[in-house]
Amino acid sequence: MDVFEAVAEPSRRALLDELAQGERSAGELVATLPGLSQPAVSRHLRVLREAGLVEVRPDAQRRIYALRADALAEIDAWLGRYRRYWSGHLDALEAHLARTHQPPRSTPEGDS
Amino acid sequence: MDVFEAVAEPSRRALLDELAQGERSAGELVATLPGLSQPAVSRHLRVLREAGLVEVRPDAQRRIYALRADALAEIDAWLGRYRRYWSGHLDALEAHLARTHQPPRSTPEGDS
DNA sequence: GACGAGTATTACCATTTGATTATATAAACG
DNA sequence: CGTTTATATAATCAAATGGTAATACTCGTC
Repeated sequence: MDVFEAVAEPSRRALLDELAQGERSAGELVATLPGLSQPAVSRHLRVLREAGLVEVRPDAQRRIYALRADALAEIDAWLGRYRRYWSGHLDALEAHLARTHQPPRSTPEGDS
Repeated sequence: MDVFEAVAEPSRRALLDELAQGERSAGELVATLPGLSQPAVSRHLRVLREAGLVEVRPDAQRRIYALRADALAEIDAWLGRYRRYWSGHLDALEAHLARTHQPPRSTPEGDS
């Protein structure tokens, strides 16, 4: 499952949000997700792991999970292509780069 | 369907990528998605519409679709909480935007 | 080595998703 | 009007997803 799909799930975003505050054991993460069973959290963690969004470190029987936020850079990079459309406060540099990357288009309608 | 799920689908991202280059009629969008039938594209467009990511304008029998990238700001806002973890290797524009949207390390707490 | 704590995996089920074919709707055009 | 063009919707289906309960695995402790 790719990073986009991994992050699309609200419970998984909640897990990432928790891990953004620091490392957590699997059990602690279960405690922070009310209404989700331990196996459910374990499966979500597996998805996040396979997407490269978290990494695990064993600590006796515990599994300590840590965020690997750089995997989110893929989403950020994709978003970057759209960012100029909504950041109203474009300064000169941004506007220049935006124009450089994407010259205005004249939309040739009427074919076919 | 929320914006995260809407964007999680590769075909829908392809549609947005196409619309980022300018307005397109539904038929033109079908042509850019090889291997996807017209109804399939129409349904994806509906999802994008309901997520607020595109808007439609009628032109005779045609439906002209346009990007509404500001709906992506929700994803950007969420990403912002993580951006400080990898912002070391951003290029100039991205780094600038990251700083503009989210001053690193000095954010007043208050996230949900 | 048996036991308990902590976590992952399996088996299974309900729901959702994405695709397809066929059909409906709507507008231009003869 | 009837037809063609352009797009949306309905009906249906296979596959994927997310959840639970039960079970297996792993490690420290006794």
